[in-house]
Amino acid sequence: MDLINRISSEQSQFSKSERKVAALILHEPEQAIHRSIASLAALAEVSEPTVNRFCRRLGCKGYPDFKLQLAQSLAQGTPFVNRDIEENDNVDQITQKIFDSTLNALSIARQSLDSRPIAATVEAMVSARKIAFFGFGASASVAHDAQNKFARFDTPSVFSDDPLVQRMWAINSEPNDVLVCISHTGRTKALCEIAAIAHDNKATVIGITAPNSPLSENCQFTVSTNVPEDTDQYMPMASRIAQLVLIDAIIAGYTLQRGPKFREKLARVKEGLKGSRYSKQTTTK
Amino acid sequence: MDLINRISSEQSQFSKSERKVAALILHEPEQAIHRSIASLAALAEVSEPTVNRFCRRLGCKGYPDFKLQLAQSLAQGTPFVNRDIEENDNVDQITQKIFDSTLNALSIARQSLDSRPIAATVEAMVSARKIAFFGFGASASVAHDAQNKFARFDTPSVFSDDPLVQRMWAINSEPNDVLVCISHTGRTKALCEIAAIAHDNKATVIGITAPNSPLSENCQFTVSTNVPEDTDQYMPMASRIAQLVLIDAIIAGYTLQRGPKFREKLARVKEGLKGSRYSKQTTTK
DNA sequence: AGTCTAAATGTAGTAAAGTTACAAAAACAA
DNA sequence: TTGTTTTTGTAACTTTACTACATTTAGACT
Repeated sequence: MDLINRISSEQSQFSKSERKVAALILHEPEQAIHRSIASLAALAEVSEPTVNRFCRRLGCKGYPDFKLQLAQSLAQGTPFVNRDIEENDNVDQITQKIFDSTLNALSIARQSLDSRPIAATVEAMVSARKIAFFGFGASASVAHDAQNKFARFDTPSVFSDDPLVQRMWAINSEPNDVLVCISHTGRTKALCEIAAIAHDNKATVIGITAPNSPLSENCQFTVSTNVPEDTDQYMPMASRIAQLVLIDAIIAGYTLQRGPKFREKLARVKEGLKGSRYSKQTTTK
Repeated sequence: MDLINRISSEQSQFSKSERKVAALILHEPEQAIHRSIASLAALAEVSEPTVNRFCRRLGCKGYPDFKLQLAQSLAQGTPFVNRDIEENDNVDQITQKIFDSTLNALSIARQSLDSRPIAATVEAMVSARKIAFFGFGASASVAHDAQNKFARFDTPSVFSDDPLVQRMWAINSEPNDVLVCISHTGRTKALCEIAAIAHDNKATVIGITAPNSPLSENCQFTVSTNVPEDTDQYMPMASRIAQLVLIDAIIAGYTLQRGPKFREKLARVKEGLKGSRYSKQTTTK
């Protein structure tokens, strides 16, 4: 754990004078790192050796080492701790906290990724005849996004959040067709049914969902993001962001695997989209 | 800029002996912070004052200050630098890089947010009669996501990526109706037209888009995310993630502003959704 | 309550680290 | 080459941190 957090959590282990030092540092850590041991001791109204002992108790070699670690701890900023939103936070605080939580979740998700199913997904998609992205609720927009990206490619792809459309697609699916099922919980009944149908038809069913879930049992393989408990209790937030980034990674892998000729095509698609936009010159201030 | 980068970029300004010091530090910065000025000088085969002068040239107050800043610079880790994907990266590398770039972009976006238009958006939404989320292409899925969240609320809301549907809505819009236009570039012609129509009808038009863009000129106010140049040259990636998180923040603000009674309602909605899922007990692994 | 013991805190001296002033050496220009 | 400027190092000095020991304080036991 990082030094600042340790100071606040191990307060009980400190002696009375040491707690004075701890309080001072927690109150204004920024200034502490620019003070000498003498001036810090004076400010805390304790003696210099007390400060030194305080540092040692935290496992530092001495005061300079403590300053170094404190500086590092501070440099990490507020290290994207999952900060809960409170009743009377203002909009700025809420925004910062939501961003922090998301950054935190993404950072954790990144560390706990298993690249094998991702590689397998890229592989399956490169050789797919057609690809479908299905999901409901919040996952529908994730599926929507994924399909949107694939619309730039030459492999036919569809998105749907309509159970009947999904069912029809699943019934008509064949080997070499890829079905990507997106669900945070992996427990959405309707989606499990669709996955089962496609699976029976020997289509490649890929789950972007929770491992060991009912949905993942109907999938050839499952790509999952290990996201910490979602900030908002009422709707998925960070988890779907992680799914989106995961899909970005899959797409990047796909694009690369397809080779340089393919990227030329993409450039042409991009060029073609320009007609739908106002050109940059037109921008009047 | 951060200290390590400055050392490597300002090398030309250093004298010969100072360059020795710079080389040593760049080579193994970790060990440098644990050395005294004497031992560092010996290792670099220069005198102590040379090291001290080196520190001052970088704007530090002295050697201890330099160590502090160096430590902070290191603590930020590889601060999610925008790492470009290369031809023969494997899937794991690609995934890590995509996550890194996204984290980097989000982190920058967080720092450069202006909370005023966000607060205004929350305000407008709380008192809205109905809310629409419109966007095309990649922004369509962002709008889709936003509407999905609002579907849990009691204010009527719609999403559309159909220009005709959008136009009809805009024509029928009135004061107190909110239209959220989402576009990364702010130059999508079709969306600008819709925004203009709604604007003429005195609806509250909010842009989640680039500032000073054609779209933003038809918006009452614009919420923008300052995202660094997108990683992927062919499609927006990080930018839309930032937009999504921004929308999360707006929704969190909205939920809070509506008060505790409202959150009871949300809990009921959540409870009601359970029927669509397999319960946790059912999970036979 | 009083005394003993152990822990906590402070004092003062010492060692180490960093800084300054100045002199020597090197690089450059005329 | 010689004078000038810049760079580098030496040595004295100041500041900072640490150690050993003395004092105080708090707690335990009679």
